[in-house]
Amino acid sequence: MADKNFVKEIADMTVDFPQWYTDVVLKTQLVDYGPVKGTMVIRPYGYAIWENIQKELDARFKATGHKNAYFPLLIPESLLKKEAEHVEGFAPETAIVTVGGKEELSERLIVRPTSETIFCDMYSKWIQSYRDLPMKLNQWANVVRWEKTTRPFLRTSEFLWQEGHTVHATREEALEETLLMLNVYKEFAENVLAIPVLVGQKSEKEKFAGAESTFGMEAMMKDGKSLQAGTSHCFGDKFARAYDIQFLDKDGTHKYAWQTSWGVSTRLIGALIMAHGDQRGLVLPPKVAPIQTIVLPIAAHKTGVNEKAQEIINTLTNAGVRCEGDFSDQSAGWKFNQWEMKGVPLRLEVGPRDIENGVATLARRDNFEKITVKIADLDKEVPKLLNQIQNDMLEKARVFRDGRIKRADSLEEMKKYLDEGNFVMTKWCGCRECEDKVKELMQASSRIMPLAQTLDMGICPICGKQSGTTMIWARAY
RNA sequence: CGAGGUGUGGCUCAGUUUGGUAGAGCGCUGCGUUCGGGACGCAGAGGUCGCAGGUUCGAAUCCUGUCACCUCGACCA
Repeated sequence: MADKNFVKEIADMTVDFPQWYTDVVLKTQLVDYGPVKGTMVIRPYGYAIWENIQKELDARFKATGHKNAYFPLLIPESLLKKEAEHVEGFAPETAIVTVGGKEELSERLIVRPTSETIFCDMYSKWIQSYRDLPMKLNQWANVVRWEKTTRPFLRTSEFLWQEGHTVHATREEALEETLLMLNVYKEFAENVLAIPVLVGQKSEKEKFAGAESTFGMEAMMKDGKSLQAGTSHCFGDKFARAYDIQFLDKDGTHKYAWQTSWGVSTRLIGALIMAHGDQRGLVLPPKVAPIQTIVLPIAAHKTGVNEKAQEIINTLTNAGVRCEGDFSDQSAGWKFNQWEMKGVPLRLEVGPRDIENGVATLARRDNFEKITVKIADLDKEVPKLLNQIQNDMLEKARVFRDGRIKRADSLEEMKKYLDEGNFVMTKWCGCRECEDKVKELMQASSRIMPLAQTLDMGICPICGKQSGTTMIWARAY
């Protein structure tokens, strides 16, 4: 249960933001720590958010021609080792099964850190002809990565995600798919999560192990740090060559296939919390909020109050609103704070005074505005308000973010802006040494090269070389 | 893996310097009064003080070891 000390503890969120974050995920009962270090138990309230995310994403995947499938949890070690860069990238963080049924296994089994290898293994069997292409599959699954340090949702040893794996006949088609899914993610992040994102290509240093190119979306958190919220990779034909995925093309020759993969994880819930949360706790956008409207009877002991509250709940439920009532015997003030902490977008109060006037009082979580609405109009007004909140939250986040993207032309400027909690945009020469230098000098990393590049030339503030490439830098989670 | 820190009731912590029968607030249970921004009264339940050794007449407190967790780095969705 929440306790009233919580609000005081996070009074200054610029200072205690990471602490505020861990407090809020635990105290709002999104998650609890699991018995194995670095794992989390996702509680019903947290899981309901994930279910809403799944529903929205799945609809978008289907609309772009993808189908869901499920592949095994365990991967033979030999299979993982076929693509050299891939195994090198993931080997340090794999969990390995060595015993089954009390017998030492002849081959060790990797608990999947990602499923490229096992998808590729099957694709090499399934794909014979150009008529089999494109093959566009997605799976919802858990994966395990033995991370050194963990934080609920943002980095856990085990996490839930979706991973799409597609196979195409040409490089162009694969690249097109990579960018299509990047844009699906962007649209989803903005319209469903109300989080504006920057999309673009990752540097060589930051790209996925085994990919030809990696694209990502970056979201700004309330402390000005960046969170990689999703990635989309183009593999070229690298995995096809490693796993022998060939098809007989129209011209009668065997060709290697071209592949992509893309994924987002339960980290998105962390993004929601850190992008929208405030001193009172969570602020959830209506489209993913498990409860969109919480109905609170005021002075519930008076006759007719509970009945009216229940009547309103039924009305709203029929109007398609995810709606619940809190009929517990806590005081009204306690409930206000409790449900605000849990991030419910809209609170509906109904008390004797309201009933007398035929109205209900609504309070918005995002801006604390109070609105009086006729009970007869609730079925129309509440959905309209939820929609308004959704839009306002995106706009608010966008204004916040846009105000914190700074153009820098020198190392001093870069450091200054990063220290102040900004994203920094610079020209960048493209070399690894400059990235390493930024990391060393200001603990920041290259995030993405925006898709929409301005064509003007400028100097890389790190090494002074002329360049036309724009890079976004930030401190990152 | 490096540097710090913390382990005492469900939660947040005090008590450890100076050893002497286990404390507070919140939460929880019951009854009553309350109820439009974290209500109040009365009565209760709940802890072998992370674990294992050691010192001592006596250890939450001192010593040794060990485990777990947190924060910050390095590494990563």
